[in-house]
Amino acid sequence: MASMFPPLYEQMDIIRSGVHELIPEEELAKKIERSLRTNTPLRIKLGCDPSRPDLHLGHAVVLNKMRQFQDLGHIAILLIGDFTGMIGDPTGRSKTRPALTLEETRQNGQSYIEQATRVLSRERLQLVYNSTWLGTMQFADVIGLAAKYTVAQMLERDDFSKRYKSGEPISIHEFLYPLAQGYDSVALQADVELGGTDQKFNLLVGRELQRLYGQEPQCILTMPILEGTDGMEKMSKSLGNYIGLSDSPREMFGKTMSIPDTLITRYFRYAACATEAEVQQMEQELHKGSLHPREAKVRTAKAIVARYHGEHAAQAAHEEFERMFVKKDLPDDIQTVTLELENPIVPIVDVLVHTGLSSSKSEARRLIQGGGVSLDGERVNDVLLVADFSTERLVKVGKRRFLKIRTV
RNA sequence: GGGUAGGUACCAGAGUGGCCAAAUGGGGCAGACUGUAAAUCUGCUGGCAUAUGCCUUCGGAGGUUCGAAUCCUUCCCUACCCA
Repeated sequence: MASMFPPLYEQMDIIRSGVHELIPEEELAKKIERSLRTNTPLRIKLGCDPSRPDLHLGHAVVLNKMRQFQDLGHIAILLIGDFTGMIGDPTGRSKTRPALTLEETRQNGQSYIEQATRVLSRERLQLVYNSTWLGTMQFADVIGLAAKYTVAQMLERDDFSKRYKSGEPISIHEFLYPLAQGYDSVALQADVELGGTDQKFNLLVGRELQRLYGQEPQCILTMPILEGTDGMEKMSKSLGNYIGLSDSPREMFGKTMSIPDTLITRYFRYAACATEAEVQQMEQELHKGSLHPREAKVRTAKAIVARYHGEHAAQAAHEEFERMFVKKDLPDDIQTVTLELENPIVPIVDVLVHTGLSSSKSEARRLIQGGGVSLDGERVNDVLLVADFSTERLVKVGKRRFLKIRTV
């Protein structure tokens, strides 16, 4: 009987593409061989943190890899770390994250899944929650788990040793996180675990624990961490340098256009999911100078938008972008806000605050003093300006915040 | 349990009785330039107030003083060393 899976070499080629590290490759080949022989799909694990349910292109890098496994016929196991989310992980010196209730983690898990399935197929997708097994452990079990690892082993992790050396605090329970995460692999009997390169240590702990619990160790596969739109830090919502999977086409396009040149091909490869050949071609053209960086970015931005919103939306986003920023026209769908006022003649500063364009009056004044506010296309120079809003007026703050304002 | 060094705005980090809403750097915001790139330059970066004015802020609480981020008491927190 013919196998339902593609042949080994083909699978390995696909799996290897774009990965940062695959440890160990031979073991994966063996697993795949066996999977072909026994016609059994591999179990691919990916852990998610439900305390941050907003997914962005950085998460998508790993999800894309997961999707490839699905397409090869394997099972994607999306692990929602609801138990760990309940405890709250105080990484570094950041204040202990507010511990979420089980209900909240479940809710976040749901929204996580919703977004993840923009990339993942719903077929061959399995959802699991680690509270299922971690929540029922006895303290003796926890100690038993902790006994399998040493402090020295824990300090091999880069951020632990750095913090240790520089005298920053490390809570004991932070040591338990890698163990808990590793134990998830034991509970799931994972064949492969995916993660960003920053997860390498944790993934390896899983591998080691599986071995200690008498299982065949999982292979680990790490994907590069995508830099945010600032080009410096890794993409993250809290740093505000992210492109969200649920961002509108316009936002996606615009944010992509604002990335530094050095990141273009990286985004093309990992965010736009271009093929290796396409990426190389772009690199060459950029190098030769036959392709202007801006055009390369447009190509990338269109590909990204098309991936999440379709070709049509990508085209529209591009056109809109050209109109707004090249021709300096207005966007075509400016939001209108209606203020309920007895007297439509009000200080501009108040309007900025009431509409949320500014968070305080002081800030509003600063914006005006800095020349960043305009009314119906004319720069506002006077902080004390009192304007008549009895007719609809267009307020612009900075380059991209527009609002039509009228009163009742 | 003992000792030492610390806890300052988004972050790092000065300041050790009034000139401190608090140096400097980073980040952020706005402006010029541009390709919503980089680099560069300029301004701003606690809140309120139509002026030099007021209010809140330097781990928490209390106190000394005309006046405290700065001095005292006490509590909390962190690291390091010793046990």
